[in-house]
Amino acid sequence: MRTRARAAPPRTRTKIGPRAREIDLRPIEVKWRAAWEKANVNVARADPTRPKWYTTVPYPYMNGYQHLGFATSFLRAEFQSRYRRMLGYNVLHPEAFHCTGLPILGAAKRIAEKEPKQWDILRKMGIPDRDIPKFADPMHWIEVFPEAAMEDLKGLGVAVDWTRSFITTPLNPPYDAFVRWQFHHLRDGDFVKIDKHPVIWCPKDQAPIGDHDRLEGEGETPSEYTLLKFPLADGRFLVAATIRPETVYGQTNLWVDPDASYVVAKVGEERWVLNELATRKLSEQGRTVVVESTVRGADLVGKDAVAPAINRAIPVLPGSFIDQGRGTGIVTSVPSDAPDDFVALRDLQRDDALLAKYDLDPPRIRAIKPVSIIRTPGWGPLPGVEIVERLGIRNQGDREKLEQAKAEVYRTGFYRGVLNENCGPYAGMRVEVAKDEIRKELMSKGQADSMYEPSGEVVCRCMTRAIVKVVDNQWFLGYGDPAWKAKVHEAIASMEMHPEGLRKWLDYVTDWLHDWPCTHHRGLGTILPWDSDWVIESLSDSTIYMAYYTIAHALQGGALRSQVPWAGRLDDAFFDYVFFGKGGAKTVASRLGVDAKLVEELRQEFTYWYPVDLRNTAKDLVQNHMAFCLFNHIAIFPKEHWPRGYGVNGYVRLAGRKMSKSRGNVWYIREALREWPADVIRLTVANAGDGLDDPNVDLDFAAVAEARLQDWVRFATKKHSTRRNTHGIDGWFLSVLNRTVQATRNAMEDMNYKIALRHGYFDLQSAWSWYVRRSENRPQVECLRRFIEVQTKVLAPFTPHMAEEIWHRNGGAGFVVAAAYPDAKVEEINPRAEAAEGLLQSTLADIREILKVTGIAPKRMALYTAPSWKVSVHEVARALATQGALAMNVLMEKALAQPGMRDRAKEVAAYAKQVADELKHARVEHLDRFDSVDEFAMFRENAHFLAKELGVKVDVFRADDPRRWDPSTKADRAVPGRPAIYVE
RNA sequence: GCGUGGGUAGCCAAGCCCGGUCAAAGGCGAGGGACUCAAGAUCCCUUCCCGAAGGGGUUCCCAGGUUCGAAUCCUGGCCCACGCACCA
Repeated sequence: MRTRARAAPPRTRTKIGPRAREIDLRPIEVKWRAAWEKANVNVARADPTRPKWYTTVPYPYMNGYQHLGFATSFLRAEFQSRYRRMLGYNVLHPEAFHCTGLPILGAAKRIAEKEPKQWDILRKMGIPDRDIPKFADPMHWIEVFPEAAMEDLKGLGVAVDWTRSFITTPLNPPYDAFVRWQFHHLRDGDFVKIDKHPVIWCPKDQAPIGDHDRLEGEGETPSEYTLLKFPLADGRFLVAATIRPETVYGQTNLWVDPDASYVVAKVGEERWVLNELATRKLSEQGRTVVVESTVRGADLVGKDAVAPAINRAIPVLPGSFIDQGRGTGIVTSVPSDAPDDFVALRDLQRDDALLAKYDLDPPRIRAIKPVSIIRTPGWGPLPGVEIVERLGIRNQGDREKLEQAKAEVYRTGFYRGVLNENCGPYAGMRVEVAKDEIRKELMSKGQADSMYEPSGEVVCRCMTRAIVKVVDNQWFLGYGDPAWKAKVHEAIASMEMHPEGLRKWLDYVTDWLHDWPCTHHRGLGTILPWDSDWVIESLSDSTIYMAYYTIAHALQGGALRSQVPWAGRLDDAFFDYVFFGKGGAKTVASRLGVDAKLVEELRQEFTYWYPVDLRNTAKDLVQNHMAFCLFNHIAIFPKEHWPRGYGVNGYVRLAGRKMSKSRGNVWYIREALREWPADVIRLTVANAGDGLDDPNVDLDFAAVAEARLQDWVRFATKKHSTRRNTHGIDGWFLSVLNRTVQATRNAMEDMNYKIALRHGYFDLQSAWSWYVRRSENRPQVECLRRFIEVQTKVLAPFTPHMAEEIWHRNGGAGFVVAAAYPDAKVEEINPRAEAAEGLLQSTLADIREILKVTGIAPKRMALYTAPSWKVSVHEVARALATQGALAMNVLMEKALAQPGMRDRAKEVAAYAKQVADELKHARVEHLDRFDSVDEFAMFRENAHFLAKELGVKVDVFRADDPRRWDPSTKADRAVPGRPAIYVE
C-alpha cells in the first residue's frame, strides 16, 4: 500500500581534491611505527590491576611469503585486539612461526632436484634466481621466511608483542620441551594409543607419500577393497578385487587379461591366483605371501570357477580393459551394473575370432545375459547397459567415457539403490547398507578377504605408482573417544563464536573426527618422547601452544630460536609448575639454575593471560586445528583455561576471483605493500566481508580508500569555518553520531567489521555531509570537533597510522591507539530530531518525484502541514494502537468526543479509517516516529533550505489556515507525517 | 551422498536470525546537471516498468504453505562454492 518515496539518503564522498594528494601516507606510517615501537606500545606484560584480552591466530606455515589470505585472518584478529585495547583492556597479541612437518622438507628437496614447478613458485614470490639454490637446504627456509613474515606483518602495522615470537621444531629447544611435556600429559591421561593404520605408500622410497609429495592423486586416501575368492577345480582360488561386493548376485563371469602374467601364491594356508603386484601389496598390508609359480593369463581363460555368494560355476573370459596396477588383475564381471563388464562382454560376444582363439564355446558365451540386481530410482533394471547405450560407448577402448559411466552408475546406485528379490537375504536392502552386510557374510564364510588400495591413482614424485601399506605401530590421538567428544561439546557450548554458525559446524566436526595419527616417520618436529622412531606430526604439536606464548618472552630471550641457556634445560616439572602450579618454584628454579622469582613471574603471566579470549582463522582449519585445539585443551587444562572465543573467516578472494597459487593470482603481503600503504590494505581487508562467506578484497575499493584516507587526514587537521551558536540540525547530528557509535561498537564486538565500517565510517561521513549541507557549510564548532574525534577513533583499529597522525596533529595526548574508544552518549540520542529530519528528507524526495513526473519547472511552491483535527485523530489512533486496541468504533468514538469534531464527522470517519489501516499493524516502536514533531514549525524553519535545494520559493502553511495560498486545493491531502505539496 | 555457507535489480553487495518503516542500503557501471576555456577530480540528481502530482504495476532462484501482511518464517525442489581428513 505505501510506496512513499524516501528521501535519497544523504550520500557523499569526502572530497578528493588535488590537495589531498599531497598527503603521503607512507612516511606517516613509518614514523608512527617507529614511535610505537620506541614506546613499547605493543609489549604486553601481566598487570593484575587491569582486565586482560588475549588474541591469537594459528601461526602460519613457513614455506613461503605470507599472502593476503593470512593477512586477512590475522588482521581480523588484530582489529579486535586494537579495539579491545581502546576499551581499556591490557591486550596480548603474540605471533610465532610454524616450521614443523613435511612441506618445507619436500619443497627443499624439489629445489635440490631443480624441479621447475617448485623453482617457479619461489621465483613468483620475487626471489631472484641466483638465491633460489640456497633453498635446497631446509634450514634456509627457516631462516628466511619467519623473518620475512615478521617484516611483512610489521609493514602492515600490526600490534604484536614481538618479544614472544618463536619458531617451532627442535631448532627451538624450549618449544621442543613444551611439546614433549604436552605429549607426556596426553599419554598419562590415556589420550594416546597405538594401532594399525593404512597409509599411501611408495614401494620404491619405502615411505608414506603425503599430498605434497605426489605427482598425481592429491587428496586420495586408502580405501578398502573386497577380495572375492573363486575356487577352481584344483582347489586354487582366483582372487578378484572389488569395491562393490553388493553386486555379487549379478556375477556372470570372470575377466583375466590373457596377455598379462599372474602368479600362484601361498597366502596363509590357501593358494591364490592373482598378479604379482597384488602379492606385494598384500605383504605390505601384513599378510604372509609366498609366490610359488607363474601362470599366463591365457592359460586361465576358458576355465570355470565357482563364484562366491551365488555358488555357481562361471567362466573365465579374456578382457583387455583390466588395469593391472589396481586390485589383483582379475575382475569379476557384473554387466548389469558395471559398464566395463557389459562392454567387454558385448565385444567378446561379437568377436568370433577371439572366441575361437581361446577355444570358447560361442553359444554358451552368447547366452550370457546381464542379471538385474539393483533397482535405482531414475534407472531401468540394467544401469550398466543403459549408460553404455546413453553415452554411445563403442568398445573397451573408450576409456574416458567408461570412467564417466562407472562413476555415474556407482554414485546413484550406492546412495539410492535397493537390492532386488534375487539377492537372497539382502532383497529390499539399500545398497549403502547391503554393501557392508554382504561383505561381512562373505568374509565370515571364507569366500572373501580384503585389501587396501588408494582411492584413486596416486603417483609419487619418484614416478612410482603408490600402494597402500598397513603400518602396525601408528600412534593416535584418540579423538574418536565419545567421552572426550562430550567434553568438547561442552566447551563449544560455552564459547563465543564469530560468526555464530561456527558453533554448529564445530559440533559436527567434533562428532565426525576419529582417531588421529599424530606421528610421522619423516618431517621436522619434536621426537616422540617415548618412541624415538617417530616425529610428532605438525597439527598435533600445535594445539595448546597459546599457553607457551604467555611465558615465551622469558624463554626466547628475544630470538626466534632461543639461545637462553637455562631454557635449553626445561623439564616437565617446569611446565607443571608454570601451567598447573604443581610443585614449588624454588625446586624448579634451582634445577634450572634461575631465580625462583622468575619462575613465579612466569606462573603469574600464565594465570593472568590464560585462557585465550579470541582465536581467529580461515575456515580451512575448523575441521582440524580449531577442533584439535579444543580437544587438547580439554585433555590437559582445567575448564577455566579452555578457549573462550573462536572466530572464522572465509577464503580471501582477490577482485572477485579465488586466490590460488596454481592460477598465479596470489598476492603476497609484500606485493600489496608495494602497491598501497598499510592503512589502505587494512581498510580494504576490513571492508572485504564478514561471516563464513569468502571475503572479497576489492582493488577498486583500495584505490578509492587511499584517496579517502588522505582526504580524511586533510579534513581532520585543517581549519574549518564554523559557528559557535547552535541550530536545530546540531541535535540531529549528535543524535546520529551517538547512535552510530552504539551500532559500531556492537558490530566491532561481533567481529563484523564491514558492518562496523558501514556504520562508523561510510554512514557517518554521509551524515556529516548532510549536516554540513543543512548548516550552510558552517558546522557548529563542537559538533565538528566531536565528529573528528569519533571518526578518527573509530577508524583507529583499522587505520592506526593515519589515526595517530591526526591525533597528534590535533594535539591529542598519548597515542590514539591506546586512547579510549568513543562512548555512546545515550542522552544525546534524539529520535524526535531524527524523525523531523526524516520528514524533511522524505518531503524533499516527494517534491522531487512530483517535479520529475510532471516535468514542471517550478516557479513557486507551497507546503501544507496537517490540520489540527487530523493531528488529534492521529494522536488518538496512536494511543489506541500502542495499547493494542485500535478498533474503528473506539477510534471514532474517542475522536468525535473532542471539541469541534462532530462538525466534520464525515471527514473524520474517512480519515480515521485511513489512519486505522495504516497503524493497525505497525510496530509499537515505530509509532513514536510521528511523535509530536511540530511539523509546521519545522518546515517554516527549513523553508529557506528547501528553497535553496529546489531553486524556488517555498511557502509553508497550516492546512487549516484560512489565509493560505492554495490555488488547487491541495491542502486537503495533508496528513501528519506527510504535508501536502503544491507546485506551480 | 553428508556437512557448511550461499542464490537479492546491468555487475558487486547489504537486508533474512527478530515478518510490517522494503521497489529493497551502499559501491561500481551508465545517464543528466553544477563547477570549468576544456578535461579530470569534486558536488547534486536519476538509474525495474508505466505515469504531467507524491501514484500504479511487477520483483528478492523455482513451486507450494503459514499470515491481515513474506526478500525475511515453514515444506519440497533446482543451482553454486568450500570441506569430507591423517596434513598444512
